[in-house]
Amino acid sequence: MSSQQLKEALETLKETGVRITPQRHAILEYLIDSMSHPTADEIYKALEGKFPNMSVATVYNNLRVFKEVGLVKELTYGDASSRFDFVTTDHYHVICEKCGTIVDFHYPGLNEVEQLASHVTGFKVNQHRMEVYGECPQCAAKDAH
Amino acid sequence: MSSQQLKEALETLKETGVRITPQRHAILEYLIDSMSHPTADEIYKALEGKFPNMSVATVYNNLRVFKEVGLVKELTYGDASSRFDFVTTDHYHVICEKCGTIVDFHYPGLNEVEQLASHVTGFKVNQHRMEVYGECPQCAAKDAH
DNA sequence: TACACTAATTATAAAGATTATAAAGTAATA
DNA sequence: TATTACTTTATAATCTTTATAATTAGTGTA
Repeated sequence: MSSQQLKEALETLKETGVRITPQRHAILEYLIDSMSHPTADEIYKALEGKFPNMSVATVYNNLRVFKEVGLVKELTYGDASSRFDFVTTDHYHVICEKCGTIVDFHYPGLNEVEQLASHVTGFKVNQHRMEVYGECPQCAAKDAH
Repeated sequence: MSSQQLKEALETLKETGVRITPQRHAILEYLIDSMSHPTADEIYKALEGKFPNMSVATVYNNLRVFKEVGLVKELTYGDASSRFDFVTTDHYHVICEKCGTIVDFHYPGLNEVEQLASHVTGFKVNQHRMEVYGECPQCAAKDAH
């Protein structure tokens, strides 16, 4: 099933006229298979074995390309590096403020909010971002000691 | 009315045991009066006249303190600097993907989503973040040429 | 399959934002 | 007013991300 996602992603690249290089293939594959939300540097390190000469710039460049094509979303927080998420179905993230763990959860999509925002501000709305913050069960357990 | 907000903010600091220094006073005042979403550097530059010796670190330190106390929210994007928003009533932001303009809009608050997230993931939920992205009327007009 | 064209990668440096550190200063409290 | 702990300042360091130029490699076409 993840190979199916990869296939579709590569198809998207072809359709958009974006060249498929081994590096791009590997980055996409890693994003899909890892099932996590890695930073650019984590991706870089994970692929060092396969591509000993790959540059960090390549990772950043390609993540930007993937973002432009809509295959990937960037999750930004204040302090640390951005994290990157392969776009599948509509889902949102809960983030632990203590340890940084990110967990996915599904929700119908907030079209209402987009519509209201558009109506009130006159913006042509494209997308939205929504995240929930709190404390994960593990950290909560630790706190209770 | 903004002086009322300032008064309450200072009260919050007192209650939390956070010292009220002239720099903190000025940063809060600027955040409230400017009615915008300034970066740390913008705040720093805006207060240069009043505090010629103030360090950028002071601005960052205090914004962190204000965040911890809940007076301020940090808005982060991938590339550029974070922006800081004085917390008032529940409102959200629409952000222009072309020029970066940020416009506020009000919406009831997404408690449902928080509850669902908490229920599904077992997290103890504290807050959420939600932003809408699109194109502002000005940029849309330019595009139409 | 080989060629040509264009885009992508690499290596490196640079920029920019944020944090760490240590010394000096200052608010709060008794 | 003296003390103590917290803040500020000044500076340097760190870390993430982007820019640049030269080299390399995809992709479509003959």
